[in-house]
Amino acid sequence: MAPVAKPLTIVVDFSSPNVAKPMHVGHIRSTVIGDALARILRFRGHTVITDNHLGDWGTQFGMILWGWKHCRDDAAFAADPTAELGRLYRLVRKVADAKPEELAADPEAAALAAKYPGAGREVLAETAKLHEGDPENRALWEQFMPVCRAEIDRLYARLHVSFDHWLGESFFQPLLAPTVDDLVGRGIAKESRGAIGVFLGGEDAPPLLIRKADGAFLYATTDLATIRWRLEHWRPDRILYVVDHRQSGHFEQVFATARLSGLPGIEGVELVHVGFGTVLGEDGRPFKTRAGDTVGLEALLDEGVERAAKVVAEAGRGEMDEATRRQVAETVGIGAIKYADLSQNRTTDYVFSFDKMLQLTGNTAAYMQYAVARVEGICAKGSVDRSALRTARPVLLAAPQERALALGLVRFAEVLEDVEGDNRPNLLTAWLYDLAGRYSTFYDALPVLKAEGDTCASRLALCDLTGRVLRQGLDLLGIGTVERM
RNA sequence: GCCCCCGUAGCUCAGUGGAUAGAGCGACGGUUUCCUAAACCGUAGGUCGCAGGUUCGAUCCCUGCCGGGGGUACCA
Repeated sequence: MAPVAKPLTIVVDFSSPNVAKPMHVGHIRSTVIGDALARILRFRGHTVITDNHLGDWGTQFGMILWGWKHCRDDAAFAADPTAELGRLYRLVRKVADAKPEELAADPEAAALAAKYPGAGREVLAETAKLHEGDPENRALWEQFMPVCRAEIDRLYARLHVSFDHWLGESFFQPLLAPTVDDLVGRGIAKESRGAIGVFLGGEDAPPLLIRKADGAFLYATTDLATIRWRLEHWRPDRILYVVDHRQSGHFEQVFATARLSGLPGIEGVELVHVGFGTVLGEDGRPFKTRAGDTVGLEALLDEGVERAAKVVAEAGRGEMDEATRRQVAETVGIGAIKYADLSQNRTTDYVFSFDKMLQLTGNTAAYMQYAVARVEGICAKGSVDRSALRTARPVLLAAPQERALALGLVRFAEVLEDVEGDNRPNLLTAWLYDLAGRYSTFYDALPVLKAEGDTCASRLALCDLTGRVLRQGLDLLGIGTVERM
């Protein structure tokens, strides 16, 4: 496939979880969509730089620091540091928010809230101290970070997602004050009610705040500093932000401010908020379990693999050894979860269904993986020399099923172009499903190995090509394939 | 109040300025002496929220309305 005529340098900013908060199903969208877009853009010939803009410097650390100082459990931290930090985060968030209905449901949080009525303010103060370089908070932060990283690294490894860079919020911390000073100095930002903001829509419209009254910096400050840094160091033509669509207003303001500030190199850069819909629960509200906690990402992956393992066992592939079965279950289980998200239109919210996400029949990754395995089966059974199939020779398209398959195959490049145009991986999943369907129809209707001479060779070539295209397409979605399943 | 998104089959969702609007699940009925039935073939089921407008043609574009969701100065 020919690469794009004019390769661009494209930064893809995705996943970006807040560390120290447990990762849940809501985090999967940015991670999976961003990874797929990065793979597709790279495959098309662009220079892609992926960056995980980790939320490692925000208010959640204020909560954990406060919790550490007021209600930590040393034994629990020693046994499972991740779990203890997660517990502190969830507990202190309730204490700091002090919402009556939440406190009513959690006696421990209620007791702490009663004991420390100023907790909300103190949490912010802890965050501010961290930002100001307080040695104690800084030391604790350095102690917490490896714990947090180990947790998310494990998930990325299972998802086969990797990044070129991990420039989190903390990395940009030294650039925040200069960014604010610069904007103020050039009259773009100004003081208002003790805070500093950029008034894009006049005095009446809410400004983009870049410094709080207490001196702490905000999300917007980091984003502006990050744009400046990326322009300087990477000179990109395009930056994609794969972030929940609820932040569209924020990005509008940030992008407008970046352009207003006339950063070197900003003119030619496309800044794109690749927004995606929220994952909802059965009740149509942002996803929560009945207990009030979201489903953990790791538990979801485990369940997906377990269900795949069950299907593998039932399929009765007697000749498959145990290690292979596990490998197949992992590839199919994880693939199902990724595909469930990727096949959704990125922009719309969707109702999360455990069963739907883990489904292995119908329009799922397993359907394509199965088609690939069937191709492999034919080639193995016929001891086919696949490279010999690829030398130029006419492919005969006598039967309608052969023609339909061939017509599907030739659209690959066009589909990838469309994906880039709209940053929508679901266009690729839809085409792959259609293609695999054409192959299934072909497979059922026409013999391959038992066909005569030229017809056999021609059909083998179709099988080989379809298998390779499906495998490539799935790979561009970050989904693996197996020889047998 | 203002801004943004959504409303398509029983459910969950695709899709398009042009032909009989699609899939999965669910329902019903078929297919395995034949290369993997995680598959294939078929049936039933939709006035594409409502009303106007633009157009030769609208489910798609525009306006209004109804319904749902989100955002809206010191969270990220």
